[in-house]
Amino acid sequence: MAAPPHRDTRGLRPRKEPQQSRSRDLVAAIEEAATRIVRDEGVDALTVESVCRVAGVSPGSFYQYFPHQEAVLYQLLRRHAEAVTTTMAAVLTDHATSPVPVLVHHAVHAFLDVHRADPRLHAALGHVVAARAGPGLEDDLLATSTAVLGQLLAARSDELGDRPPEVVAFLLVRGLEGVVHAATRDAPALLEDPAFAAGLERMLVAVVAGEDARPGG
Amino acid sequence: MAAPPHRDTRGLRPRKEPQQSRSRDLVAAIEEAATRIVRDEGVDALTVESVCRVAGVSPGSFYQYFPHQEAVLYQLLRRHAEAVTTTMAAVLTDHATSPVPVLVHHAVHAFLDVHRADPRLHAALGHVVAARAGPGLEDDLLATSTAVLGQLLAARSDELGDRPPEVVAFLLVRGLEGVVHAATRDAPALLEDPAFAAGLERMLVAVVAGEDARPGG
Amino acid sequence: MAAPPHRDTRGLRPRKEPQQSRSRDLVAAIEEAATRIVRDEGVDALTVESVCRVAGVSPGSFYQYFPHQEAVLYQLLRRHAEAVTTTMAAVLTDHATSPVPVLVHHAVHAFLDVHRADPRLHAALGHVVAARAGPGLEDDLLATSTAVLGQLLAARSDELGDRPPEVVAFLLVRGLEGVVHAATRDAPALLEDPAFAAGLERMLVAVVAGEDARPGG
Amino acid sequence: MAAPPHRDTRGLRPRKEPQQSRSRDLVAAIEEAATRIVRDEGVDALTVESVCRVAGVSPGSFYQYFPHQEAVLYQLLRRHAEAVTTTMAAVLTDHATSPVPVLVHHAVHAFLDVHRADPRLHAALGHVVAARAGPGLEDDLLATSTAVLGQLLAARSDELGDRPPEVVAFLLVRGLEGVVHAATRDAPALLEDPAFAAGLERMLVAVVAGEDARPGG
DNA sequence: AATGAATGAGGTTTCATTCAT
DNA sequence: GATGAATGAAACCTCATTCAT
Repeated sequence: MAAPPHRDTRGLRPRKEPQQSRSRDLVAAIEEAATRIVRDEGVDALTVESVCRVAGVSPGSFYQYFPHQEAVLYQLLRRHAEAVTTTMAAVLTDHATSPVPVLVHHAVHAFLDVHRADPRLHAALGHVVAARAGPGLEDDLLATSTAVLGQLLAARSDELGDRPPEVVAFLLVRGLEGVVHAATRDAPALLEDPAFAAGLERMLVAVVAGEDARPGG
Repeated sequence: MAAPPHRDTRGLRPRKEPQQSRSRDLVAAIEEAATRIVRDEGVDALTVESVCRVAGVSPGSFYQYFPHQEAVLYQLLRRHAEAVTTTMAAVLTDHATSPVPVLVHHAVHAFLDVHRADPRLHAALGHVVAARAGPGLEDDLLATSTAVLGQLLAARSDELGDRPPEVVAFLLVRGLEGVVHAATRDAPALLEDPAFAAGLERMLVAVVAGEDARPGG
Repeated sequence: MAAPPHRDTRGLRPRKEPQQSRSRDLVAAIEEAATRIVRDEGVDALTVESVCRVAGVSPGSFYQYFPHQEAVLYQLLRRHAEAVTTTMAAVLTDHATSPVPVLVHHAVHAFLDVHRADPRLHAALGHVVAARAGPGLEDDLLATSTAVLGQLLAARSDELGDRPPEVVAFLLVRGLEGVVHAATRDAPALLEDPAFAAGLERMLVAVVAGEDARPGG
Repeated sequence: MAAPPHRDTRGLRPRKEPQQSRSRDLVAAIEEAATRIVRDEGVDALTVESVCRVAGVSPGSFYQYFPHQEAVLYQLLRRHAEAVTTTMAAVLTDHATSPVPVLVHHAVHAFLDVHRADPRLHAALGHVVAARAGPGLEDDLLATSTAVLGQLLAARSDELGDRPPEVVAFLLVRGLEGVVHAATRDAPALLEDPAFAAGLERMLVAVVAGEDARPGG
């Protein structure tokens, strides 16, 4: 009776760093295959088998470099996260002292640019990010972004009136993310529509800088 | 519940309309069980077996009234959609002639109220809506809402300046939905926070009524 | 991406009690198949697949009645344990007041009888019992037997001189078990050899009743 | 390590005799690694991969010197067998003419000493010996010992009365082995307990020298 | 000789769905 | 109509073994 194995909990990173060019190719092939599958068929179609088939690789090889099935998805998420985070961080740095509308303008366009590159992939990944957000994922991209942005806003809290910076940050991050991912998936044409970008800017600028307007019931 | 690769859009409705009371009970029991499972254990725990066990019903019976496993989830989504749609339609009707900020104020609060009722259920369903939106069944809800709202806005296009009504509608629907679902899942406390509601109002009002603000690069 | 399932830890007993005759047959078929495989090919050949193939049953059916692979082996062990335990307990009861040699005589013959029935099966199972003995197994047959016998011996400690009852019990249980299982596997003919039985008796009687004899180094 | 269904008995020895020092180191490293793994993690943890990792050797090299995975285990068994056999042979030689109780005394203590040296390793190996005994490789040890001892006993058959020497030999070898291995695994403290050694002696002496005692039913 | 990448058969388990009763 | 037993495809993962370098 073969002993039933126990699930590996060692981590999400590749088991081994590929050392020879052959293995680098193999890992690359796997990641590319995973990317294609996620983009073309959705996350639910991302199985070890499908990845291996598309990558032309055996399951054994897969598990040489990925500790478990999820790891390949996390790899894609990490790439996505890095791309977005890097880009957005650069915008925030470059415009640290710009007026809010200018900052938002650039942030919106940068975010749209990132997603224009491969809309379907980003739509799928964005959804995964949203689905797995909350406590638990290795790096909770959205929570982290919100927290970081909250800090920045707190430093400029004179511009916020009496709005709590973390609430403002939540609205900005989730509003931007929600709308852009929705567009990416359901109406990619909007990503190219200046009216869409303009509307988004207006929407987000209002969160930070808009007049307080609370009409009665 | 893994999404099935591609499913025919016919046949999402119950196979038979239950006509006798026993059948109605059975269907009701199944839906209630599904609701509980989704709320308490998440969509991934929604299997035919779990539903049947909780509902005290046999799989055979399940398949008498639901053409396949997904149908019960779609049923929950439909209920959710109807609740939201009905509520929001009422708001739109009641405030058809109100100034935009007033309208938005009521819409936001109505939407928040709906989600406050059973946050965990709505969080789970909201996620499903987002995940399965796109060309498929349940973007019905979002796409339809967007379309309807687009029509209404077109009728009041003088208030929109040169903004395309359907873009405005998209921003409103997706912005509201994205932010509220995010809060429902990741920060339910925000649902009770007046600053959150106020921020949302400001955000959405700006989409419809805000000044045009396009700073240069 | 299908969620990787988590191993069931619910227990070792059948998941469901079979209720219809069809399922009783199925469980019986599985147990019979497992018995045959263990006897004919050894424990290592006992896989879910092999059991299902021999029993003419699908893996799905297997898992309706057994929570996991090991359960079927435990079932065989339980049967074996019950058979042995029942038999030996009866001997101990019947001869509670007999002189030690008489008691041992009957115990040895009872134990041999049990193993004569299906030597190869018992050899394989006996080995599993030995392999999994020690802390951990649901009911550690050998440890339990040793403990029970230790108690009985403690009650008759006047016959033991200064030998610790639990040491005596250990020698009896393990000596009997070790020798008989060895014979069962490696020299089944011995099971029928009166000289073997007589030697065993002498060996075990000496443990309880023999003279103390400690020659110097 | 699951037992392979059936393996050719040729080819259990290393493929090549290592002749250069590097090769000897390599083989030694593998055997040492295997020893450590068996002792510390049990036979089930002995995989080609684990051995290679611990030994700092590549699987390719492993297969240069071992025809298959099992061979390394057999090598450990062989060492164990040699150690035991050598020791016991020395005892038998040294006490060839001693009275049986003296002989047994020394044999028991020698056997216990061997197992005291590294109880966990011997427990694991002892279990393997038991499990794989029967028509196969490693009952060599037990069968051979039994045969040799049988010959010796036959030469002193006047002390045995009418007991067949080979039956007596079987009882001695298997009784000693079974009890000591059981103790090694399940109650190592007994290995140090004089009462245990004394009991064992009494038990084995009785096999050779005890009075015939056959009570009626 | 040595490496370590690659293989792929084989093991366990789940779950949507069907169908005899 | 209802039941629940049975199915079997499909998913994850391991590990002995080979082979290009």
